[in-house]
Amino acid sequence: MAEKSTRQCILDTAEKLFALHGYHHTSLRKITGEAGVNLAAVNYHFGSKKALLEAIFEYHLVPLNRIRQENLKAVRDRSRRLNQPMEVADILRAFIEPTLRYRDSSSKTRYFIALVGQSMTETDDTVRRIFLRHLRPLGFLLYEILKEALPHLEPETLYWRLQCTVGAISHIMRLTGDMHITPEGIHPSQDAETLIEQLIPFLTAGLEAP
Amino acid sequence: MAEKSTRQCILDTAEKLFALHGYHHTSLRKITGEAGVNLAAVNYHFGSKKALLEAIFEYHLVPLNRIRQENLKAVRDRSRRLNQPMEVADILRAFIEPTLRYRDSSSKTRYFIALVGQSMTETDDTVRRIFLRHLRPLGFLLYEILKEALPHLEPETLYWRLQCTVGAISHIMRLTGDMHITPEGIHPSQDAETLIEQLIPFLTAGLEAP
DNA sequence: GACTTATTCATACACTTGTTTTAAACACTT
DNA sequence: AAGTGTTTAAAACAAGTGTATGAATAAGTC
Repeated sequence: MAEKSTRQCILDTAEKLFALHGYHHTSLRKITGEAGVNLAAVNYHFGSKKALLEAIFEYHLVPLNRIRQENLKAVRDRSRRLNQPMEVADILRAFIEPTLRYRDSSSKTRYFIALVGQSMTETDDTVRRIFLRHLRPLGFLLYEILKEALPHLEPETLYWRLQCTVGAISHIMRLTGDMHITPEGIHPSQDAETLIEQLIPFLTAGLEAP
Repeated sequence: MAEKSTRQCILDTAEKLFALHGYHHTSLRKITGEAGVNLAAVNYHFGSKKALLEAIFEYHLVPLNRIRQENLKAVRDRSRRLNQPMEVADILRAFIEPTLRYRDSSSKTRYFIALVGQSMTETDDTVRRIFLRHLRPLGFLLYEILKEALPHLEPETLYWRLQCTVGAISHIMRLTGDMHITPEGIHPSQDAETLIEQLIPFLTAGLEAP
């Protein structure tokens, strides 16, 4: 980490270690040690450990969420323009595709997406609050659009199916490369295309189930 | 916590706090404070904080896993005896039903099931290792039985669909009562019957998707 | 009763955490 | 050359952590 700025060194190392071991199990001394910078540099550049985490989320999630939101609205607008019902698979793709494509765009973003997947299920408030602040509007939009695409579903049924969907997606996002329970002889590929083509049929069928 | 033994007081309070705030964000002082026992009691009765967690898992998961395993094998045996293909919904029910029924059997078990749901996604090794030691055999059995029920699926496809299933189930198990993202006006009921009847159609359709 | 064992208690220990402070260098612009 | 923002160094801070100790008390047994 010699060429990049100190600030960027910290960001890169932090998001990697946060994703690998979680926010709370990653001390500032580990981050600054691996980044090769001084311990005080974090508080100088970011103010606090929490602010460092917020900066990481801000950096990746603002542009990514804009894309996901635009994609979702594009699906809805197109359906209204053509006066055709929305396809659940299109809605899911609008949400999932940018996420996993972004994940595959570099080794750094891969760590970040794993971090996002973890944040949803964090037991501690610090991480979850930051995460929810960024994702709540998008979650509501997804719910509204799915409600429009599946008007025959009871609100409660849609709610639980969306919860299942969120659980499945976040679980896939968490898998950074270390398979926890892999049956013998199976070495599943993890590239974005594979995951997208596996996720969407599963979730579409689940959401559209009778 | 006056009538119960000190050991049981610690167990009850610990599994509640572990489920609410996570293993690492729950200090022994918080546990013993809320349980109304002395700090040293944990190390006296269990040896260490880690051993306390192991005792909690042992206490609940050994009997619960035996039931789930018996149910799974019963579905397979019945299919072989009648020479009929297995129904995916029956397999899922054999796994999910005991879990959520156990969850609803008391306020204590509800906390424990939430704790199990968290453990799968814990960033720290301590918790995940203990969890996996108990669940790995059951996971393999579930995979083998699903492979038998869905012989036309590519092994990789089955693997990813099982991952989605695990993600969805664990996410539902994590919800103890505080809904993170609840759309306005929706107050979904969380009793075992509702959850079972919501989960199984969703997951069956996903696993059987074309 | 006395004696032994099991349990509870207050306290101290060693350690890690995030954060702050001091000082001294370095890089850069005007 | 002066000044400004950055970086490093070393040290200390208060707070919190799991664990260990030894004395005090309770429970059980002969």
